[in-house]
Amino acid sequence: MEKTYQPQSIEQPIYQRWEDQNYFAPSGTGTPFSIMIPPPNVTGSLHMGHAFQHSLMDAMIRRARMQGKRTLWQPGSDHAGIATQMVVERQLAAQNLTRTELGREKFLEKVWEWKGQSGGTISDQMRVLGDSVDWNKERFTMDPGMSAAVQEVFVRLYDEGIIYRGQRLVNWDPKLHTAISDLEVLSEEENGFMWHFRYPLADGVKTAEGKDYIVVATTRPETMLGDSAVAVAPDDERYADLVGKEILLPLVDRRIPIIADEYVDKEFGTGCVKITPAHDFNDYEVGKRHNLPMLNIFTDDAAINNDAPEKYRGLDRFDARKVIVKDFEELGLLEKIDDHKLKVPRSERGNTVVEPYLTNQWYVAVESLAKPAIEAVENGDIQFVPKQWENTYFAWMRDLQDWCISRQLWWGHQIPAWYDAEGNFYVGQDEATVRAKYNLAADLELTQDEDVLDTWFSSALWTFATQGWPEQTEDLDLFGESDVLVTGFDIIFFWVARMIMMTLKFTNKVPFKTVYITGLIRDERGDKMSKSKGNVIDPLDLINGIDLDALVAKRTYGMMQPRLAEKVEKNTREAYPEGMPAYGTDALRFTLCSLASGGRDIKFDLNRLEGYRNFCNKIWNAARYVLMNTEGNDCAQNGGEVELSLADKWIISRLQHAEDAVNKAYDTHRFDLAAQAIYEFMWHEYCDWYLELSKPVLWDENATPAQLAGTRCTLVRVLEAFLRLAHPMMPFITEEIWQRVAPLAGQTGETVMTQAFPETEASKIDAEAEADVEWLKGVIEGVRNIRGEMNIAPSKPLEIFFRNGSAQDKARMEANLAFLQKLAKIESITWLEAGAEAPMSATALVGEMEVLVPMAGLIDKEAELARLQKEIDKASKDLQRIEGKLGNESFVAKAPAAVVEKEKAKCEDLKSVVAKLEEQKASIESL
RNA sequence: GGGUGUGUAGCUCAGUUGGGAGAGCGUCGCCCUUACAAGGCGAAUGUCGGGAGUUCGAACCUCUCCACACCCA
Repeated sequence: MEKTYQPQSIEQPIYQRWEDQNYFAPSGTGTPFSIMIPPPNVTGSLHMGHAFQHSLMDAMIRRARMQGKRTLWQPGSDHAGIATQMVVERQLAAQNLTRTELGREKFLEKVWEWKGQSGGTISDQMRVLGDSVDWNKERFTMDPGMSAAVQEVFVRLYDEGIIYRGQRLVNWDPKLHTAISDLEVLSEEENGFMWHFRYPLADGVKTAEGKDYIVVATTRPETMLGDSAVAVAPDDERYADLVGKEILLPLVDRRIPIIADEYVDKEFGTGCVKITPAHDFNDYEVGKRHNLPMLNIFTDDAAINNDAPEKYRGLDRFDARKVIVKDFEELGLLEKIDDHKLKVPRSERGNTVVEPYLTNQWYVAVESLAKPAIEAVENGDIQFVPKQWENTYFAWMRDLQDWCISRQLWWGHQIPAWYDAEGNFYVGQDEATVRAKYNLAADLELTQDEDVLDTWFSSALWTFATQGWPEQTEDLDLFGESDVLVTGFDIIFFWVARMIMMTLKFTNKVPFKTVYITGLIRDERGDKMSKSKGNVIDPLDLINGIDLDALVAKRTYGMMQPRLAEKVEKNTREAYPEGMPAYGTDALRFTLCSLASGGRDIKFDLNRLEGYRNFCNKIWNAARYVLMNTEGNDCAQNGGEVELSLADKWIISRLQHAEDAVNKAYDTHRFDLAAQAIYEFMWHEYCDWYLELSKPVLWDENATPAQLAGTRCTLVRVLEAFLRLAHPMMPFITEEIWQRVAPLAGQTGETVMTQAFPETEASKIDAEAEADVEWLKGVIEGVRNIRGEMNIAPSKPLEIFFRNGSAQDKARMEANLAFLQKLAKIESITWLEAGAEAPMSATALVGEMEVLVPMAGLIDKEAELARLQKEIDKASKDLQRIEGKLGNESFVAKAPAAVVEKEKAKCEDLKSVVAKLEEQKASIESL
């Protein structure tokens, strides 16, 4: 093996081998276990969030596979309607083309071309990440099979009356020319104005104050062209007399009524609200209640349309605003303008200000679907981890609006509805089916609805459509009800909820039993990663490394504002002055797993990653040591006599505890605890102690073949088991080493991937060996502590004394002389009975027994006194606290007996420690 | 305004039915000891956000306040 760990040289060849051997496909007849990948956007690339989620999914899948389950990790990607269409349109724009010039068919060809390129990027990334997905089953939401499922679902829901067509106010993106869902609209507070307009009263009516106008306030002056009423609160005495009277709407010269409606907050502004039902969601509701006309004043571009007075026609909404304000001013009807903070709804894609706009769209009536979806979570068929997300889910589901599923795009599943010339429509799988279904004349001309379905409509079918539905396939039966969904909280509404609704509706099964919600990965300062902030970390850069200039170039590429690019460059150069070194996939995956505690957000810290890269190196070198000492030697692969040392029994026992901790952690989705147990066992037990303890045996010229075989076999077998234990989180390094170690451990098999995941064997837990080694460590650490504190070189051999020990101490000393000599660099140990004279010494305590290191020529008297005093202070502080506790009558009376006993024993121990240290201090002082 | 979450060592985070405050990184000291300097050994470091309460006992339970983050209106 190479002397240092070099992930780049081992990882991809291993992945290639796995894939070639088809190890990722489901096999065997075990319990099915499946995970459906949240299909990434085919236009994008995998970011840290994906790397995180994939690390967890792959760890679970690999463990399940090793546990003998029939395992499927379903890969695929999502056609991402708006995002993809925008990308391709931008590409066309670069060639001075528009999609309308190209036509629908040609445009779609271009999109498919782009999909081919871009989709490949994602699968390559997944291979680098080591994802053990079944590539044979890769699906795309626009595949023929998926499309058939989409049509089927649409038709069935329509036939049941759950899908309907209606004219409603939707969120309209005037740039993209499509409706978008509430979830795709982001409202942020922005600085704006509140304009106060005087609306003249018609017919000479006057207000209570004698004015011939009332004042309405608005943040959107241009919409006044579409006003159809002014509303006041029903209990507002100021305007009670005016209700039922009329306003003469300026600029348009239309008479509109003054109405009373609960919606109006009389404390806010003047208490008079202009009502524009066709351009505001609240006003829309008011309009419906009062049967007001819905006056649309915009075109699809959000310019003023031809129903408005001629002067304003064709003006963009923001230009119209300026003109209208000016006109009010000129008419003397502008009361005042206040600064005002308001929430501005912007499209998630493209950032355009979204317009509430009256259009015909297709809707899913969600009520009947939501009910069972809520119940599935209530009764525990689906469980969220962490559990509090269930509340988020319930809150949203219980206040669910009908889902607008049509989009005015070209890229997506075209809606299976056909119109005749009179605007009647017919829904069915295809035109022929429609004609038959509705008995339409052969010569009746039909045209298909031009719109497509919301991308989430098809991703909602992901778990069952990928398994062959509507056919009743074996895969559907085995894997359709998947085990875990791993995803971010941000798409609980978009996807998780809709998937639950659709899957229950069409398969009567839940799509997944557990929803594991991950936290967000943030940058080193805790900021969200985003392209515009330029703080995105590409997981592949962490794996392969990237130099500073390339990183800066990548982060500033395509930035529209030079100022922003400058800032990004500065921050990047500050944060990563050396660029990023190559850490390898295993280190990245292990880091992400170790950070996955309870779904909280993660500030991504490169130091943590470096630490786990070092851990990989540690494993690598431990394996080198093991191989150096076992290859070509008898490791009892073929049986034969074996004698286990104390250390052997100890590490085997500790391995059982580690396996237990890891399994428990996986079962409770605590990947951080699993990672911690793996790390702790490997580094601090196997490497720090066991490998060191193996040396005195292996280097002992007098060791018997059985002893040698015992230690060699323990070295390789514990390592082999560890590799299986760690494999799901760090697949590559474990496979690489396993290939060499397995034969020595008597294991056969082609890959660690399909070996059994370790389970604790109770019979291998050896409490006695653990206690013995604890004692041994106590002595060694005592001596090391004295060396460290007193600056005695580790290379300096020591002659030490044990005093006041028990028979057990003596037995342990005799049994472990070789270990003590090697690990504490001790030349000789002299056993002294209690009270016997010893040379002036530094003292360490192991239970009652004193470990004495003679000071002559090595230790300064004052230094040892100071060291003793420090120990005494520490022990006395503890003692004081415990004595206080035990002196408290109500503690002794009320606390559980076991707790009291424990405290008493601790108290005795500490007393003895303090006494012994004081004694030692006195004897040194007296000299 | 309603809701959720977070606040523990310099930094990033654990802390599982309330019972001795932990890890990694960083820091300091010593060491190239035949697996590993991406290492070994040793050490230092905390009013557990503030306050009040329940309890024999609170990082943990209750209340309240503060700060930050996110979601919804």
